[in-house]
Amino acid sequence: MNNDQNFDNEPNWLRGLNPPQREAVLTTEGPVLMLAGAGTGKTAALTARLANIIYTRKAWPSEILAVTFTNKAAREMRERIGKMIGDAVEGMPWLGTFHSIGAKMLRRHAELVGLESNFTIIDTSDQLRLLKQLIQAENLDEKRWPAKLLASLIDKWKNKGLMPEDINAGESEAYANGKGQLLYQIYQARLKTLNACDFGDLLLLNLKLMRENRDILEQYQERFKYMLVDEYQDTNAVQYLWLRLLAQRRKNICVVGDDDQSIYSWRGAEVTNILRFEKDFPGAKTVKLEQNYRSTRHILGAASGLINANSDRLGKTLWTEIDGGEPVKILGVWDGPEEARRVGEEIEALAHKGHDLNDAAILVRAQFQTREFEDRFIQIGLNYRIIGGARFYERAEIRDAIAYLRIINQPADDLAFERIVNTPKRGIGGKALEKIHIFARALQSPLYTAAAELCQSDEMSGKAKKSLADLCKNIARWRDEAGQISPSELTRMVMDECGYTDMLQADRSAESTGRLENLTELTRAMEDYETLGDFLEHVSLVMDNDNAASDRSVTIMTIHAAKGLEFKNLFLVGWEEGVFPSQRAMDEGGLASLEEERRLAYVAITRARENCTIFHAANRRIYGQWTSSIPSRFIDELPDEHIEMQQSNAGGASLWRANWSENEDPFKHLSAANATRAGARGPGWQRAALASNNASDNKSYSPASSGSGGTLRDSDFYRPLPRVKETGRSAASYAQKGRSDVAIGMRVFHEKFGYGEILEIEGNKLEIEFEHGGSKRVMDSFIKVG
DNA sequence: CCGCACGGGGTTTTT
DNA sequence: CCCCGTGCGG
Repeated sequence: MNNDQNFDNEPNWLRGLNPPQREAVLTTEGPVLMLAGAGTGKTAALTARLANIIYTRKAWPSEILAVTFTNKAAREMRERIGKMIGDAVEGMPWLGTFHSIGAKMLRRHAELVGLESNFTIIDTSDQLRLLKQLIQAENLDEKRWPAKLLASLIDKWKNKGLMPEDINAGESEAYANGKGQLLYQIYQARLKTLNACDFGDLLLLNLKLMRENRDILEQYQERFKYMLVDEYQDTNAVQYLWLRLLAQRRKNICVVGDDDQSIYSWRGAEVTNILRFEKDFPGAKTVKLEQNYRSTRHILGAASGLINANSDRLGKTLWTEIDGGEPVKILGVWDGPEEARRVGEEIEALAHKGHDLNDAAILVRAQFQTREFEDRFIQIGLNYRIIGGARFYERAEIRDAIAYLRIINQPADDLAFERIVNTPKRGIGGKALEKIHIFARALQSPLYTAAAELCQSDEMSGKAKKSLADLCKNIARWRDEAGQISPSELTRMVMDECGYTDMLQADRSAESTGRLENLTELTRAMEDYETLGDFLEHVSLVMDNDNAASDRSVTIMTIHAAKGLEFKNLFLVGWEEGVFPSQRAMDEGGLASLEEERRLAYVAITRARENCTIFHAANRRIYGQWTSSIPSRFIDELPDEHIEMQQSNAGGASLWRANWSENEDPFKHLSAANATRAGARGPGWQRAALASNNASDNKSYSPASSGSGGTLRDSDFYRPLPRVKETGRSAASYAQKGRSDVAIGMRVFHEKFGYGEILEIEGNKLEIEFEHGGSKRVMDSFIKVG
């Protein structure tokens, strides 16, 4: 089939696709590298490709392997294919994340890698707990050799596809004077006895399985007539090796990715996988998707100009037919709080003009930056949601409940046993647990089995003996029940009978109600699962919580979390040297890291559809320290024709620049002398740096002096300008009617600030003296009476 | 076993 | 600055 056919009579899965997309869809045979730039309709092409294969009967849905990185991506792909091929999508068992597919295969052949098929998948906190135990058992100083370090090394090794025996002396040296390999070995052995594996094992053991069992490998090579890999630039070595093994026979592998959006090298992703694809699979066809359907010319131009500064790119030229639009705005502000204030105002202005808050986002480099916005938005009553942070399944009460379910599901799960043995308190403390441990070691059995035996003996005394016996009997009984009743019923039963519900009900603290609600929510989530095993698999692997906020709200999240998303109005904040690009990244990884930071900046800008505003502050408080900052070099790298510098109320490079344009650039000679980079014009990073250095040489330069202007030469740097008052009289919150159930002197509760007393009431705004954190003005809708 | 005081450490994050 | 894990005293 050719691309220049007439489109009248074509199958519906090709409708609306441009020529390169069609090529990506129709080139079904042989290896294909699909280079899909940001917003170029990658998912559309992917789903069409699958539909094409299925409709033309090249393969059954069950003969296609389609892997993604995140559950979200997998879900989205499943949905979109479902729309094209209908119920046939139900027959796609091999569409999923690397880890879920890995787990599925591993359970089928668990015995070949020394596990039972109901093995537990432990998460990072369990992993850490386990490693700590092992480190202690080896008599190592945990201060000198933290479990975290070991965990990250083991992860790294697993990501590279290395088993303990593959660790050479040099690598091993990285932990406890060469004990790295030994501990890795012990860890793996321990996992095996726990009938458990960690995330890394889902792939590593799979690779081992395929390598050591030719017949099984061939069986899968045969089955997967077509393979599809999303976000290929994010694959790590073990994933690469696994894919290459599976693709070896049919070689119908299509990988999709964008080298410019590779932002996960720090967790083992290797861009080289995508860069060398054509070498790995000779005869591979490369298709580039370059037409962008998302952003305006200005946004695309700014992003393209920026990414051009990187080397080692496969090279794409994105273009768009979307006309018009505004340049990317650059706004310098005095400090962090002002940044939050300005963003808040901009968003309220948008809301006033009828923009949907759900279509606006603030992207930060690091999680700590979200705080400032959260504080501000609470104050002015702007709806927001923060993506990331504590996840549902990571909350203590949820983990407790799940630990009960785990020990019911899998008796060898010592980690789960340890977690629940004294939660709620039943008088089995350190001493008793110690006894159980010793007994288990002697018996060579799991803790639970040992405990069940031990409490029959006289080794244990009165109270502990009784409650341990009760617990063990209960677990056995619950295990019997698990076969009879639904997982959610079982959970309710367990939580009631073990005393957990009582414990929370007895707890009069502010959080206990929320905890009970969370448990109810957990049982609700479980209703979709038929067996306990299914549910636990879900919990371990599909732990994302898309709490779709019902209210329209602005999203605040990291750039990493925003990958793959798009927003009409986008605010990119904290574009300062040290924050973004991150100082730590550059210290650790040098130029390579700087380039990854730049790709991150590229990802950030390309999230915007229509409006993109970049903020940078002249001063920022980091870990309690005020530091003066200079604008990010990335600002400097944006092409002039696609940006617009805006005047700020106070401070920042934009102000400096505004002053120069009035007077004349005082650093013109510098930019002329240093015009080696294209970016040496514009806001002038080097010039800004100089200005800032001058400023920091002056010891009295600090935000503390911002109110008065300090002792700086105002004309050079800072001009006291009318500052927005902290009262939060923003358009959205001003002059609204207050609620009637509050009064001065009343004790109230606020989710963020805790308890406090009302000092003053002004419309719907309350001045509250909080028990911790002093007095604040908050919207009355955010407080609870009592 | 809980509560407090102290010290250390503090990118990005999915599975 | 602020959150955590640890260690000691009640």
